[in-house]
Amino acid sequence: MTEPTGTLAKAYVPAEFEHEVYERWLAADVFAPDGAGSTADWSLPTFTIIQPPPNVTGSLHLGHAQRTTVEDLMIRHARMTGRPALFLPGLDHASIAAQFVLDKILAGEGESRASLGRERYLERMRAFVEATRTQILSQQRRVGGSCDWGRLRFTMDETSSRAVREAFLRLYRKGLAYRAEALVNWCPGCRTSVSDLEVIPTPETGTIWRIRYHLVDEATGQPEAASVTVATTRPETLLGDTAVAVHPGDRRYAKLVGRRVRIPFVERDVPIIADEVVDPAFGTGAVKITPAHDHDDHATGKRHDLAMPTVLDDAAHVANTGTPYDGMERYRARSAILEDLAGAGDLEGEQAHEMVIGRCQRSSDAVEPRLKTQWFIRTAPLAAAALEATRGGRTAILPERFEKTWEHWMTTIRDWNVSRQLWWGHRIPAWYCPDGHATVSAEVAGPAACEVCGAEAVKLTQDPDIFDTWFSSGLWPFSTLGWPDQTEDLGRFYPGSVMETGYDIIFFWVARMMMLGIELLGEAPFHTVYLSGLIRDPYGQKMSKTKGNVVDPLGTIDEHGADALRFGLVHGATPGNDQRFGMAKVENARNFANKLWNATRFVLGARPASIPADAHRRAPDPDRLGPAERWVRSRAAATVAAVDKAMADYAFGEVTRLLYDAIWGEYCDWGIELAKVRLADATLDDADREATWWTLVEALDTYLRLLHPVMPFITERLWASTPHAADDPALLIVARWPGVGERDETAEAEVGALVELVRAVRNARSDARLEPAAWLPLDVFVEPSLAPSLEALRPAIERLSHGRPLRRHETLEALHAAASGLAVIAGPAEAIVGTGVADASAATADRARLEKELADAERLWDAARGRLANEAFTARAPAAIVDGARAREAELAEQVARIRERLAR
RNA sequence: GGGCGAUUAGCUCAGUUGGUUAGAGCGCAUGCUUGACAUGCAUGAGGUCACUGGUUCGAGUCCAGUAUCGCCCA
Repeated sequence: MTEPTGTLAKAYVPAEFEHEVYERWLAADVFAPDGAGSTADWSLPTFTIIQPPPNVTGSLHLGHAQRTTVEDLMIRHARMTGRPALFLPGLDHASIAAQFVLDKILAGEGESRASLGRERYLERMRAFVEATRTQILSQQRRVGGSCDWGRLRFTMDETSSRAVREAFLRLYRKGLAYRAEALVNWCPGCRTSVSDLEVIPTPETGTIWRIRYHLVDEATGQPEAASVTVATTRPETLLGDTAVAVHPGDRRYAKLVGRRVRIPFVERDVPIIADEVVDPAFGTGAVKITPAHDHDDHATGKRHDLAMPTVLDDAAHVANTGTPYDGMERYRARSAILEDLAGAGDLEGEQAHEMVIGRCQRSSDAVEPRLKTQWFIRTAPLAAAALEATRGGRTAILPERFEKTWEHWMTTIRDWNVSRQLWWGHRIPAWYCPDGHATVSAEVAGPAACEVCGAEAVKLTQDPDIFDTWFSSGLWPFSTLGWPDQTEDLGRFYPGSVMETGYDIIFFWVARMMMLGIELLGEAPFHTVYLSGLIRDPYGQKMSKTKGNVVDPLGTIDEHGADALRFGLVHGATPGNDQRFGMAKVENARNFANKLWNATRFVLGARPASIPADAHRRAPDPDRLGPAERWVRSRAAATVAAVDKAMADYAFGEVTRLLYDAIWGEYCDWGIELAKVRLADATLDDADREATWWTLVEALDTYLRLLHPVMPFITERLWASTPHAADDPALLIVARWPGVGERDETAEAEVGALVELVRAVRNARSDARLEPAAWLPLDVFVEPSLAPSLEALRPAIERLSHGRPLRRHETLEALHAAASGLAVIAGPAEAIVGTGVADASAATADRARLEKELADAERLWDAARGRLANEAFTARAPAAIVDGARAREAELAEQVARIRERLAR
């Protein structure tokens, strides 16, 4: 299936082939582990990533692009190793976020949730979501996600909905789901309860007001002139006060404990109680207690068995107080009450106060604690099991430091309020009879009768609430695979392998999946949690549309290609660490892609005439390998091993760095450059030339495979043009990951030394400001062991150092006697660049360079000698380290001697 | 208040069980139409690894503390 070389354009233009490559993958059906084009070996363990589904209402941002890239590269790697790899994509209905977005749109049309009604509102939502989902899915394709689109799931699918009902029923039967009246976080803007995590503590400057509550004469029941002054930041809730509290040790109030005070306006007499929670230093040391509207007061109210009247309604308007304030919005009521207190002479004063207000993550409204009857999940036993899984190492969290955060959160977790007073989501499958008994059922139609009193179905009404979105998310790792049915997929792909997500939603996602997965299936849903960092702009700011600093992934892909974006996103990232991201990184990655593109063009164009264009790739003839070829093969082998290790460590940034250095710094800069002359040498044996070319092809093939998970498009495109082995599949995406080849230490050392010689010659020429294009004679001496390699690479070294003729001398003395010019000292090699007799400026520059080299070498030599002079070092350090230090010292000593000797002449 | 992270070249960042001379990209300087690539090639300058102590034969790396910035939790 090799395509003609000529089809590779001169420059890398990703827009010209990325789409086509993706279509080819789709047509070949290679994404699904059981697809027609899959080469998976089902005797190997499966590898599964269930994608954390993006919100259906959003659009793709760089964070999504990064996540998709990381997930996709793990999947592609696993797929190439032959494992059946499932990358299951999905979309999340995101109840509250979606409603928030739609409500805004509706407001613009003069409509609202209320004006449409539940059914029409939901219809409208489905239409809206249909449009956005298409957009999100196409964006993931542009990034190159090799998702199994046939298994795409949506959290509002019937399969998910069934899982939700069944899960809830099971939890209910085990007593892990219960209905109770409790103080919940209520957002008056969204008109729903929200979870603890969706309440954002916001520091603000508020006010403490001091209000007089008059004591009640115990005999007459009439208020006295005497009063207690309470301090409060929320005067409007006094309508719901049922006590005044002081600290038991506060002597100022000791005599008053047990007396009663009259609450203004509602004219209610309430006790003065003593409780440890009161901070005597706060305000006056006496506080009002409003058990239905404050978390601390609620706890106090329970301890003292106080009444808990609710005085605010769902919109946070005053209600049911029988006062003129009924119907007033909370802040208006506050002003009115303060005014009236002042009028009565009972407002003693006020002062500014720094406080923390809980605000709704969505609407930013101040969250109102309210007493509501709702459904809760008992988290204590679930969290304990989840903790056991991470502590026992069955599920690892990467980077490890997040285990601490996880532990802390899981050990302090409170029961989970899952009722939401929204419409877009899974309806809670609980039905109530006229007597208020609850019956939970997994049947869509509901139960046949009340399971407590037997009231018949027609008399039952379903709970109007829906579930918190994260409830269905918690089931995602297995609802997507068909649970509660024991499907084949569930058996093959649960538990999954890696859960990849941002560290900012470890609690939302991971915690819920772990708890529900272990409870319902008896096994944690993944063995590894990989936490990515956040993407920030080049100045470290969070990207946001309002700041206008977002980088649009699609625009970036249009301009530089998906591969450049992917490489850039992975290159600079360390797990769990935020990353500043700018175009410079993408441009660098694109340049790298262009380099690879052109290297491939060179290799394909250099095919010896003796090899047919459609020949199958084969290993080079081992008998025809020169030092350069052996070096190329050994370096490729080294890279495979290093990449394997980095992949196993989830060090994907390291993977990209290894490949960048190996492909650009080794393969292109030296592998290809050394091969050029030999390939062009018409006097050479065909067999020698062929071995050189097959070496380049073989290494290129290896590098394309290694790079494929990160840069899938360009590697697939280039691979299509390179010769394939007889048993290779048609597409790189399903080709096999390279095995680790053998290292050739000798070739690495010898070619390494010659490379250093060439570098040193170039350095000397550059420092002496010699004409780069000029061919100057090069006299060299190398240690005898290097001589054969030097001879083998003589034409290449001549060309790379611009040294011609190149004359090799058997001894240093012979070298010094034979030539004069720039002195080049490079470890086991030494050379003289012939500058001609009268080049005085070159001679001066050369002397300056040598003096600097001498100073450097002497400094290092001193350090090396100092180290060895330390007896503690030679006695206690490992022998290998000491030997290395000795060798180093000897080397430096010789270098110093040679430079000195050279300067002396 | 508790916890976590960051601090390495002008900028953005690597540095994986402590071990020769701390690396890369961008930027900068100098010079190159080198028959794959100017999205390039060659050469170079640039670092007291935030600070203070400690452990060790040896510390960017381990420990304690300090400072600055950031995040999470209460």
